[in-house]
Amino acid sequence: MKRNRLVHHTIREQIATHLRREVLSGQLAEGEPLREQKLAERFGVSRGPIRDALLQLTKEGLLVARQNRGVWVRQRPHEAIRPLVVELRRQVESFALERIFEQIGPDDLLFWEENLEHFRNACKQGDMAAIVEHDMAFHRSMVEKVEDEGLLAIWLPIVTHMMLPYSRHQSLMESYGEHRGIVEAIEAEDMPTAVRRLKENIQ
Amino acid sequence: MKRNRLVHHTIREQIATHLRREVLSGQLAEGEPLREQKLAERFGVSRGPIRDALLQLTKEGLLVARQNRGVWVRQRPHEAIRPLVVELRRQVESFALERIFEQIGPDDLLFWEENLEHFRNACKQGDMAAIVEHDMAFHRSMVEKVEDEGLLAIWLPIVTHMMLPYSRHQSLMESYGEHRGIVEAIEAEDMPTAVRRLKENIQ
DNA sequence: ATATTGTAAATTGTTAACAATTTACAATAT
DNA sequence: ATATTGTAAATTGTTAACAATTTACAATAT
Repeated sequence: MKRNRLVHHTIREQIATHLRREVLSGQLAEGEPLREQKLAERFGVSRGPIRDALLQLTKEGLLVARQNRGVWVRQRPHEAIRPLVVELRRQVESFALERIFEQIGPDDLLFWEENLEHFRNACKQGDMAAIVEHDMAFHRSMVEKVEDEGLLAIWLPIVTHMMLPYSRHQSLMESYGEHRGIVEAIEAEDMPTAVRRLKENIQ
Repeated sequence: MKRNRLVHHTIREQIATHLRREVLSGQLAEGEPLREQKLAERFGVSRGPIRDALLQLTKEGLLVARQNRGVWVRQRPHEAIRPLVVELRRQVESFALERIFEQIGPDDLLFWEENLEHFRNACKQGDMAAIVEHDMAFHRSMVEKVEDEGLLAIWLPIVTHMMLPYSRHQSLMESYGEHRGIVEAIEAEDMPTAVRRLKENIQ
């Protein structure tokens, strides 16, 4: 079968991205089951890539699986866990930013400018799925630039945990301004300020 | 087809556990490719559960995948990352131990006693795969008891990262003694000492 | 000699059918 | 009434075949 794709992602990745958006934006409620056959019909594919995506999202800590019984949207995290996770994320991201600081080039600044623009538009339109996506993409871009392959695998479940109850977070336009402040400090080559603002943005 | 299984795990889980042992014990060298067909033949199963296991281990940060090209054992982590990861792991595990401390019961102590025994035997025989497994099982048991479903997903890539260059770690018998010291402090209901020893064990 | 193109082999990605397990619930026994 | 057993439906787990992509390398052009 010939498939005409503009974006070169596997079906698995597309499904995973789609479902991640739905969970993090609250379109899929906690405890809701995700049935393979139903998802396969909905996306018009076979169960194979659906299973792959569900396994992947389970490993990210977004879903919980029970053998032979299926997969559900995980329960809202306990509030008592949050300060720990905030602290972990601050450490990972400030470590990453300090480590990549010297290697930041025009390409990176361009990427961040575009990301800020997308973020601002998503805020304007109140598109929660897009807001979460661009917010994560901003932070992820810093972790991804660290040369160690494993840091992203460490970061992902941490930020996933924090993003789950996103709707109760700080005002979103605030977060946009905070991101802009970080990028401005980077452009001014002021690492301590950039790191301090990054830490303040994570709460 | 009727399958006669004593242990009720999926093939996927069995394959993942097997491969995890091989990577963490150093039997599979860094950079080594893992080909689906070869693994399928080796384990006598089809490629389906092999793919599942590889995807799972990739999400744990043990393997790296490139689209349409396959999966490899990830490169040794950068030394510069290690202090960060040590600190993250200390925070997660000490948080977990403090949080579960009051709920620890005879079942848990029994589990730890058995684990210590297994650990000691593995050390005696120099069985690196078993050593890593029982060491991880000891620490994992504490994180798993925390009621939040997501903490394990956060912990797993962190400890995986630390376990990768296990052969260069502290003397193994030392670690056995440290584990025993932790359990003894728990038995004496001395939380601060237990937490302090746990932190010292992670390095 | 070096770069480019074409092609078969190797490898991953996806599908559809079948197997095994779990769930829901009616039928039966206590 | 309650507990147990049996059975069909729903659901996940696994397999084998096919599709698409990448790799290796020979053939060709510069």
